[in-house]
Amino acid sequence: MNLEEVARRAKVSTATVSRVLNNPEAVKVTTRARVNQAIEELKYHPNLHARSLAGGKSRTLGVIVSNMENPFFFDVIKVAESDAHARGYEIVVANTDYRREQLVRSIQLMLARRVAGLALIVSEMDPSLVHELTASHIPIVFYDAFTSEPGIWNIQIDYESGMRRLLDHLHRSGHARMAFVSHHSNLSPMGVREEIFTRTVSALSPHIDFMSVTNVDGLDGGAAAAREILDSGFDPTAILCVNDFMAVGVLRELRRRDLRVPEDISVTGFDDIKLSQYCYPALTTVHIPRGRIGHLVFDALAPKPDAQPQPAHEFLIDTHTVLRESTGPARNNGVVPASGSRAARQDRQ
Amino acid sequence: MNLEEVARRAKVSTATVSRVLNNPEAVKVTTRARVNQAIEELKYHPNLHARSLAGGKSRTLGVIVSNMENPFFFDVIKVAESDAHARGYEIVVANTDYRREQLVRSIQLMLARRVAGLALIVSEMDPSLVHELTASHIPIVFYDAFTSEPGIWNIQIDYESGMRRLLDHLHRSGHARMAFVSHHSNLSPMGVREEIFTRTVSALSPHIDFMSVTNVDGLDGGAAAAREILDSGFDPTAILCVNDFMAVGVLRELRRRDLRVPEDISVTGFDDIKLSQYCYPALTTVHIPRGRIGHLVFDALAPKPDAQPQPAHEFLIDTHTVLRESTGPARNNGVVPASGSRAARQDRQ
DNA sequence: TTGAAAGCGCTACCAG
DNA sequence: CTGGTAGCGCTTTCAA
Repeated sequence: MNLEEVARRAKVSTATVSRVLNNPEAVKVTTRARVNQAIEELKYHPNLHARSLAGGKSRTLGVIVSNMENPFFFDVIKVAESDAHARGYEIVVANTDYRREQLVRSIQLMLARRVAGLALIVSEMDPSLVHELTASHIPIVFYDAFTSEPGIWNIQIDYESGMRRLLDHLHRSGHARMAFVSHHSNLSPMGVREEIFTRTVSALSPHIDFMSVTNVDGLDGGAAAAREILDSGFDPTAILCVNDFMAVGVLRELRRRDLRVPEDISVTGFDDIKLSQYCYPALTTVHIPRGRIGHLVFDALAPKPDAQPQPAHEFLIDTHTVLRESTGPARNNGVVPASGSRAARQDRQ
Repeated sequence: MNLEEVARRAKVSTATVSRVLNNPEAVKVTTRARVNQAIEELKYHPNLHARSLAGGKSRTLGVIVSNMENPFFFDVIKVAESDAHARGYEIVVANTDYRREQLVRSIQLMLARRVAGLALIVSEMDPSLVHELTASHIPIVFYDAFTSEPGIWNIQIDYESGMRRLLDHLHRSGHARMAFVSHHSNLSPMGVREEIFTRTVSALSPHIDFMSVTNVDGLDGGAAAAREILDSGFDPTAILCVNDFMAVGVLRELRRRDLRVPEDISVTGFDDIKLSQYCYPALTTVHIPRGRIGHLVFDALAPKPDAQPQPAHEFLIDTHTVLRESTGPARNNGVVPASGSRAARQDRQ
């Protein structure tokens, strides 16, 4: 089923059929009607491959993320996609599962598709892959890639200041034994975020004991990480998680052991995904404006209508802390405070 | 950057370059090396559009789902995708957000892409769209579409028996005032599942009062639905939800009102997504084998290697009930039982 | 307003 | 084992 069959049936040339598809006003009404009828009768669908081959241009944007299972990524994609649709673009998403090999495959596939732009929303980008990307001469944007390249948009969140505020808060609440939960990155020996935690907590006070564990991103990974911490004998008064998703897993494991949050142990997340309000107890976390990031991603990839001065290529996104129910004052060395001492706090809807 | 440039640089014909790309063994080692080097130096990426145009075949499968935000769908896609990759296929996913208009767009886009097969994992399929699909002559599989067509694979879960078991269980626990929470489908006046609930509960006993409310699929929708039920004055002893995702939202709203689950009110989900074990309290739900469905989806779309007898085109998937912490005996007409009466139950990991 | 025809980049077949 | 070449289905001049 192709243009030619439609053309034959409508008794016009293929050029005319093409016109009614791409620029209907350029065709006489009666002719157009005849063509549209033929299209309808034949249930014709234009071949996208032929179209982009011939046209030499693509209205497809590529987005590569680390873990579609983590709602954080979907939230970003969702708004980027809605922007895209509004401007006549399609979005194709690939998932790497934090695997470098899969990242390489995905990048190649996207380039093979001749996407009009490519977003890499992956934790930690391998510098060796960057050259491949710049050579493609299409708009590229990184989020969270911890690497910056000339000519490539780079969106990062200010993880460090977010972490510092969280740590300050906990420290002021008397916490002096903290554990950090992060996930594998497979791209660097110590995750950038783990490193930030370590550095920030060290700078805060020499009297804070800390440890960190790593597991797979996800609910199960969070629970496993909590298990590891608790079984290690470290006995923290607070557990900080690299993201909300893992924190929910941590919460579950603590509950399983009848540890109360926050009376026995405080827990924090990061991201402020919707789930952080729906878990129990609701998570104290750091808000990352995912909608804004989604818009930024689209803006970076879509060619600007008016050639206005290109905005800066580097963005450092601010965050803010959201206090909910999962944090409270540190218990006194093993002496569990009465539950009345739990700080009353509004759980913001 | 195209085949020709590579060919020129490697001093071979385009045919040879094409061979090293698709059938390397057919090319002499030294020539192959020369070509590969040229590819490398030029950072050449084959044009997928040209490729599928010329080859006339596509290794891409399309999957359309209702709501990527609901983990249920991702779980299915994940295994279908892994099967696909193992067999050299790619998967492209589209999300309809339960909007019919978006469904139509997505179908058209998939057909335009000339996908080798198309899965529709959407709640309730509009019969009027089916013709468009069958006319495409590619393998099609429906999940949950509540419509069956000759020549199209159809996977359905036995929602009715799952619902009946759930209702039996609750009924035996003394529940006689139940509310059902479902989501909009936009495709039929009353959702198929809501209808099943109504029918099944009526058949079970004439002494059960029930109501049902509808809201958007998701955490917020679940909470809003719970709000509506609670504010209606109906005062149910149990709330059954169309899926786990919404049930988690219900749980949150009950907690906000200091209603205890299951002492004051029982809650059930459906699907048995991972989250149902991580929420609080862990959900009593009905297990749907998502992995099996994912495999089935891939099998339906991928051409069989050996032309073995095509298996039946209709599948009715069995489910089983998973009892966790969110259900218990019905409270006695407003008299809240002592918490000691709560049935001891194992929370299965 | 419409038609003819030259590609777009690649595959696949036929020769050599 | 390699090259030449005819399409794949569509867009886009250029003419008419």
